[in-house]
Parts: sequence; C-alpha cells; structure tokens
Amino acid sequence: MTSLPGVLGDLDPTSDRAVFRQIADQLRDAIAHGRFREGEKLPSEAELVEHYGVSRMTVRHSFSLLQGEGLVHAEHGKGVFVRPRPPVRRLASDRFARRHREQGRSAFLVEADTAGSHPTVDRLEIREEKAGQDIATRLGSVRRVLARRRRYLLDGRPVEFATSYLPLDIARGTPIAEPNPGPGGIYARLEELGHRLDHFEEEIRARMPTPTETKTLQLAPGVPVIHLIRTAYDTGDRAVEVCDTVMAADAYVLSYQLPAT
Amino acid sequence: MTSLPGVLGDLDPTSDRAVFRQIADQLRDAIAHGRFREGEKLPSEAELVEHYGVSRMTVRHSFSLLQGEGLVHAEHGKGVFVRPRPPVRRLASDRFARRHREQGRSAFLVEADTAGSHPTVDRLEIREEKAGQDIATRLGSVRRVLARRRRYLLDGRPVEFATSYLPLDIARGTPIAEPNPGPGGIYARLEELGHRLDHFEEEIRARMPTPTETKTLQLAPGVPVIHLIRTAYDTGDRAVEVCDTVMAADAYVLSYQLPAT
DNA sequence: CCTCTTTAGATATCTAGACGAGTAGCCGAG
DNA sequence: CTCGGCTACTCGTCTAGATATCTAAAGAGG
Repeated sequence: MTSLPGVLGDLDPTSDRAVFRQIADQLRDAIAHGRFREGEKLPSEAELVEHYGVSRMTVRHSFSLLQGEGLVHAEHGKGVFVRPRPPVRRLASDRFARRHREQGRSAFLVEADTAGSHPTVDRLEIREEKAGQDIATRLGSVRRVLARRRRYLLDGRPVEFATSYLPLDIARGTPIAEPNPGPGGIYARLEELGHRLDHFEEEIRARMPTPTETKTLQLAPGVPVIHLIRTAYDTGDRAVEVCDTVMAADAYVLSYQLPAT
Repeated sequence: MTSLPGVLGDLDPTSDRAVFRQIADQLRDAIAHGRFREGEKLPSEAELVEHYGVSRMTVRHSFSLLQGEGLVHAEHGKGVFVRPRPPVRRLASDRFARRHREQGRSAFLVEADTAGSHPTVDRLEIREEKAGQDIATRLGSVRRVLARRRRYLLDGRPVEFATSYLPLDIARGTPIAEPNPGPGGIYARLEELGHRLDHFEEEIRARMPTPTETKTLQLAPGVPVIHLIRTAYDTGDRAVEVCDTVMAADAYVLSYQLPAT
C-alpha cells in the first residue's frame, strides 16, 4: 500500500464542502505543487477508496471533476495520470507576411519549422458548395464558393482543422482548386490572379468542442478549442477568402502586434 | 407526464455506445435542433428515468456530460436548463487607439458603450509587489512593480479580471498609483510621463479556468477562459506595462486587423 | 391582505455493490 | 525461446437505493 498520507491529507467531516470536492481539491493541490509530476500516475481508485474511507463512485466523481478541468486523463486498465502539457505552437501576427509567401513557404510550414516540429497535412478535401449564411455575408453575399478543407498535424498529433472559402468566380479553374496550389499557398496564387492582398481580419473565440471536433482533433476531455475566422481583403477592399479554423487550445498561443496609433 | 417520445427517441440496446452517452447524444441533438430552446427546462431526472427505464445515476451522468460541454446548467431544486448564450463583447484591435485616449475614455468603457451595455469596475486593488518570473521577464528583468488589479462587470455580470504590472520606477507616486488614474486611463498617464506608446504585443491562450477563476468570474461549468497577456512598449522599445487578463470565453470575441505586408 | 408553514418535486451527495473490459506480468506448454 | 492463457489490477458502466437541500406553490393563521 502506498503511503498516501504523506501526499494527501484527511477529509474534514465538519466542512460543508462536498467530499468529492475535498478530494479533488487535495489532488489538484498536490498536482499544482508538483507532488505529482506530469505524466505521473495518480493513486488508483481503490487506493483512494481505502485512504479516504469513501465509496468508489465518490472517488470517481472527484476524478471526473479534474478531468473536466483538463488536469488529468484516465487510461482504461492503466490508471489516472497527470496530463502533460503539450508543446505549444506560437502563431505570430506576421505569419502571413508577403516575404514568407515570396519564399514559397506556406504559413503553417513556416510556423512549424520555427517550433522545430514535424508538420503534416491530412484529410485534404476540395469542393464547390453553397456557402452558409455567415460565410456568404463575410464574402460580400457570395453564395457559390470553393471550399478547401484540411487537417494539420504536428508530430502526428492533430492540432488544427481548417476550411478556406473562396468565391467561385475567383478560384474556379485556377491552381487554388488543385490539391497542391503551389509554392506560397493560395495567398500567393490570389496575388498572381490580380488580387493583391491588403489586410486580414481575424475573429477569435474560445469554447468547448463539439463531439465532432473532439473526434477530429482527438481532444482530451477538458480541452477547449480556439475558433479563428480570418477574412482576407484585397486592395480593392473585396473579401477574397474566409478561413474558418478550429484549433486545439492546448497546442496554441496566438500572438499579435497592435500599433498604438 | 410529458410526452417525451415526441422529442426523445429510444435507446439502442444493441449499440456498444454507453447508455449515458446515447442519452446525452439525444439531448444534445434535441438542443441543437431547437426542440429545446435557450433557457428552457429539460425533462427532470425522474422523467428521464421513467422514459428510458434506466437508473437515476445514469441520467445524471448524461447531464454531467452536457454540463461539461457547457450546453446545459443545473439549478438546485428547479431543474436542468439549456444554457443561454450571453451577449458577447467584441474587442476590436483599435481599442487602444490614441484617439480614444485623447477623448478621455478608457478602453473598457469605449467597448462597453458600443455594445450598449452597462459597465462596472470592481475589486480595485493597487499594491507594490515583487513580480513573478514571467512578468519580470516581460518587463525587462524588473522585479519591483506596481500591480493594479480590477474586475470588470457588464450589466452586473463579471466578465473579466485583469492585473496591470508597471515598473515601480515609472509608476510610483504618479496618478497611476491612484485608484482613479484620471481621464484616458493609465496609458494616457504613461504618455504624459514621457513614455509615448509605440505598440502593444498580445498573447492569447484558451484553457479551462482554475477554481479561483471560476469563483471570481462566476463561470458556469464548461465555460473556458481566454487568457490574454498584453505588453505595452514605448517608442524607446521599453516594456512599460504588462497586463494579464482572464476573460470569460463565452462573453468575448476578439478581433484583430493584420497588415498583409 | 400578508406572513409563515407545509409539502411536493427537483437536484446534490453518497453508498455498496455488480459486471464489463483493457493492461501487464507471470508462467507453463510447446 | 515463443506463444498462449491465467490472474491481478485497473478504469468503465450501471443499478437501487438513502439522505440532504433547495424551490415554488399551496395552505393555515394572523
């Protein structure tokens, strides 16, 4: 039997705090103070049942709290572990700078290299479709669009799922409609087609994932997603692309530079 | 008895999907399709127990799943309700523009007015303290700082908790150390003190809240937070302020403009 | 008419089990 | 030495209750 008392305290029966919360508090505290390290196995349910003298369901309730907070994850047949924080990818606000396109590098690859990771693209799908209300509005009431879907992985782990929408009258029959749009990505092609890019607008939300997103991004419980919607405008102030991106929040830090003017 | 069969289907005993997941799926689907509207009460635990012929713990397990996704919230003694989406505050990237400061308005008030809401500031606390590792690094190895903490509320609901850190040698004895720093906020004061602002850098993360944050922001279960760290640089490229902000993710949309150059 | 009490119905917490299923190590049969 | 099976330990799912607490509405008493 593990000497749990050295790591975990006792329950306070006089407290009005629910038992399963007290247990969660102690575990959370122990993790925060490094008494359990990243990837380390927590005491098993049976051990905690014995240590605290409670029912197994109560211990499981505590675990499910911590799981909801993204602090731990359970592995069937093995145990409950402190969830390691994955390396984060930093997205700088200059990631679409023209100099990167002119070097023939796509934004994702540029970023991945600076992080020293191995990037992959996956589930590429290109279709012509009717845009939804929101996308159509952003594109200036354009309904017929080309949609480019793809999933990005870093060292084999899916981190991002993105869909680019482009007006059909711009993209149809161009390299943009091809699986590999060529060096510099679709933004480079747009400029070659005469749509010199002027600026981007990005909208950022954070929320819990839908079940579909959980599956696509293989998200652990308690990991939110960052939902980013980028609109690209050309120098004629026309919206030439809308990119809808869902990112695993534990894998990203976004970084922006704002002028003070 | 409510005619649940009209809204919810039956279980599939042959499916290998766990019963509590099947129930959650059906409820999630019903909510997504508007068969239960925002704020509407879901069937009670007892009704679902009867409808599906399962134990109460199983129904509760389903509810706790949906709660973790932020889809529903339970009110003790009343029922389980579809969580209404609160109105979101849109933070534009020009919110620190000098023209706003020159009009004597703080960034928070400017934003709140455009949203037509009633803003409040709360729990103002100003202290001199020793900066943590991270803050010190961002401020250029400055350890002694003035910390300005405050909570922001919108129509009475807490939405944001922020701490500004400023080097003591800049802020001590100035209006910045006062509860009300005067028109235009601390950025206006910094410029008066000779630190003309050049640009800001913002770092954005999303994660689940700590228990402290849950309490401070009165967050419902299943609502992530947006963690924003802004560093302000003056024209001498010195970091003159670091602002650490935790926002209720369901109350915000961040918006940025990026140049394409 | 107002206030306090009662009561029914709702969720919150907890127990003590049962069975299922994945993991890992041991150990014997081939 | 390898493969298979046994077994102990793990988490996953589900049951059938018990007790507590909260809410809202109905009822009793002033």
